[in-house]
Amino acid sequence: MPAATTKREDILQSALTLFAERGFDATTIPMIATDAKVGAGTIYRYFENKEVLVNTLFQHYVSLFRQTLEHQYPSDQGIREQFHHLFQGMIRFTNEHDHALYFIKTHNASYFLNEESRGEFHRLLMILEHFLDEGKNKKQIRLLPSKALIAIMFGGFLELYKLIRAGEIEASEALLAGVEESCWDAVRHHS
Amino acid sequence: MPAATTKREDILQSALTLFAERGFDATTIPMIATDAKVGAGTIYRYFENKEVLVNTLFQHYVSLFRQTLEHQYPSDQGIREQFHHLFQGMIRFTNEHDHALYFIKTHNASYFLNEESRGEFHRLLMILEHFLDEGKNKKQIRLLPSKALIAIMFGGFLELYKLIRAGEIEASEALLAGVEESCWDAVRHHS
Amino acid sequence: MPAATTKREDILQSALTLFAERGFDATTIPMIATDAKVGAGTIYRYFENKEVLVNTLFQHYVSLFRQTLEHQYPSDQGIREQFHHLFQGMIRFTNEHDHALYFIKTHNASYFLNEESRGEFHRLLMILEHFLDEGKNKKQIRLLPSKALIAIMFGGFLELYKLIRAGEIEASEALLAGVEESCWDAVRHHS
Amino acid sequence: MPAATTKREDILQSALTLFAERGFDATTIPMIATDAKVGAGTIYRYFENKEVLVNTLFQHYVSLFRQTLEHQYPSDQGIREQFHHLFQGMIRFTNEHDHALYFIKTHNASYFLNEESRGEFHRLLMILEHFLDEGKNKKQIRLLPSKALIAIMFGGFLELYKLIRAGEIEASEALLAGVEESCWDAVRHHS
DNA sequence: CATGAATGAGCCTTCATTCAT
DNA sequence: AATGAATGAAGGCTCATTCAT
Repeated sequence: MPAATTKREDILQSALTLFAERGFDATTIPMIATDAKVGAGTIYRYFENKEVLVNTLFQHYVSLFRQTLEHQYPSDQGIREQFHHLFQGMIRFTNEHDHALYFIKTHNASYFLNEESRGEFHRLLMILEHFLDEGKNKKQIRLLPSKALIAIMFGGFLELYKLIRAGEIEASEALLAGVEESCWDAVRHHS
Repeated sequence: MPAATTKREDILQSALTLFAERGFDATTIPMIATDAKVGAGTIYRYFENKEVLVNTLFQHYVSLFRQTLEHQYPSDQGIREQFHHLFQGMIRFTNEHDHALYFIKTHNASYFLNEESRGEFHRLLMILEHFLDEGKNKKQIRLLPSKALIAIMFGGFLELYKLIRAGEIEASEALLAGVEESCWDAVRHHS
Repeated sequence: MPAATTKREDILQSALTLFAERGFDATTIPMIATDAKVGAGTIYRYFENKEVLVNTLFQHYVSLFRQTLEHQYPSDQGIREQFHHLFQGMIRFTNEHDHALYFIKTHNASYFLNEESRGEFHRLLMILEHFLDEGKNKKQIRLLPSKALIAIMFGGFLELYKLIRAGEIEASEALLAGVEESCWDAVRHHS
Repeated sequence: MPAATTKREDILQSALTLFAERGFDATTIPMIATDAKVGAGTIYRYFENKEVLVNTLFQHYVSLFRQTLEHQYPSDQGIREQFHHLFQGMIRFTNEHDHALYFIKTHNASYFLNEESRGEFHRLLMILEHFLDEGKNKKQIRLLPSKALIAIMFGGFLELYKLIRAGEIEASEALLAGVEESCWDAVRHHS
């Protein structure tokens, strides 16, 4: 017994998967429709056009990711604990929303994103930048540009996750803990 | 007196730039033709179709990158020196072939790559894997899956380079040295 | 207490207005439904499809117009009185059914009209032809093909009415009398 | 041996015929392509889109018609001679460009016409208005709004021509002379 | 009966690819 | 060999029509 607007969810889910796997340009509306088991025209009942669909998707997941990172953020604890919180956030978010983070990563600089999407993404970066800047002030994070450090964290984790998704390596607790440690070492200040 | 097949080179060069900047799907044959200053039909004298063109391009640069990494590889030196060699290779390659590494990174998992392209890319990964496996044996590299470590190195450097290309940060010597150090710390074994 | 099939009337009324203002092809079923304040599906309870709807509408108003012209037709009076009757009929009909005559005029040669619609329109022309043929016999109407004269009357009046509807000129008594006189002069026999 | 850009002409010719017969909205690009014996895509080599095509067509024929009316205009002669000149212009233009005048008449108030098209059409009306206003000043034309008189002339002639085109009546010299006389009587001042 | 969500045929348009020159 | 005009398959999108509620 499908809930009221299952179709909208189905469309978003199919679009997310396909955009993540093939990219926006290589994903056609008929592909999404087929995958979501709806007629092509139905997509236009829920989204004005293909660009509105990506932007909706993008904003939704960026916002959700940001909330995940912000939720119970341990501001009063040490930098390492904060890093752990962020890293766990990435993992949790990725586990809950399979293709979302990869989609965000591969589409965050795309020509079709509107102001709101860019703004939402910017807000996400702000959280990470703020964390890093604080850490740099306390000499606990390397004195590299925040964006470069974010790139390393993000890039590393996502390339890793791509491998996990492809089934090439397994996502054990130990592995994830190890990768967190690795990323932390990449980012932290070494005396 | 232009070399016999300057046109082929021109086409490849234009395709590289455009694929890197806009992506394969958003780049049209007429765009490439215009940029290369040849007729659209001419492209089909040198490449059977658009997919053959990307695959040719991809294989060419992946191979070149691999050769860059292999060239004068300091097998007889310490692990840190080897890492430095690899990292410098990335930088040198990127400096010599402006868009190539970014193109490789953004297209290495694409639906249109054929077996040979995937194979070539795999061969590239092998070099890095070999380096890491050796290091792990010697307890000088973290005991994480090589592919995960590669992902971190690759991902980090390339996300960084994206920022450099976008003009958001400057590619100073110090920055690159700092990033190398950061990546090394991500990868090396900590006692 | 609304009559049994108010909805059918509402639909026809909305369709008339929209077809007259935008034309058949540029008018969508949802537009008609919205204007008539019914669901889109409801239209299909009363009309098999869009073409049946136009044809119904066309036949209805052509028939009504014919009846208006025939009503109290002064067969026993002079040709000028008969002309006046016809001209007044056009005016009266147009006043009572705002968009109807314009709709008839702009759609009477359309590809989507069926045999019955064409027949009904033909019957309308017959009245005018009969009037003209009589007049020609009595040497009171020009010896031009009836259809040509009809075209002049019809064409002139309707182009005029278009201007009135567009608000470019005002529909004063004097103007209408003047136009009637003009049309009459176009049609009558000049010794 | 087709001239350099026969295709452009073919497309315009086919579009003119189809727009006149079915109207802009009911005419599809594939229809035009089939009629012009070109591929659908070819139309877009010559016209940016369907709207540009109609506007090009509209401006071309309105301009041509205006030139026909202006050519050797007998300003120095009497009002009746001027009327004759204009009427002959309509006939000549219609004979030379079969569907053009009907196309102009049925599309001159359409939503898809751009400023330039509207301007061109306005210029055409100016000629006729100027003729009528002069005549009214000299008490040789009825004191009805110029636009109403134009409507009568235009409307009458075109409805007539529609019949001729449909083969329902024949376009003999005598007929045309008679219709001209009829229109003139509709328009001229009767003392 | 009435509704409007859902559908898919078909439209406009783009672009990879062909081929006459 | 090189070109670019021509093509038509395919994509995004609209809307007449259906049908479950």
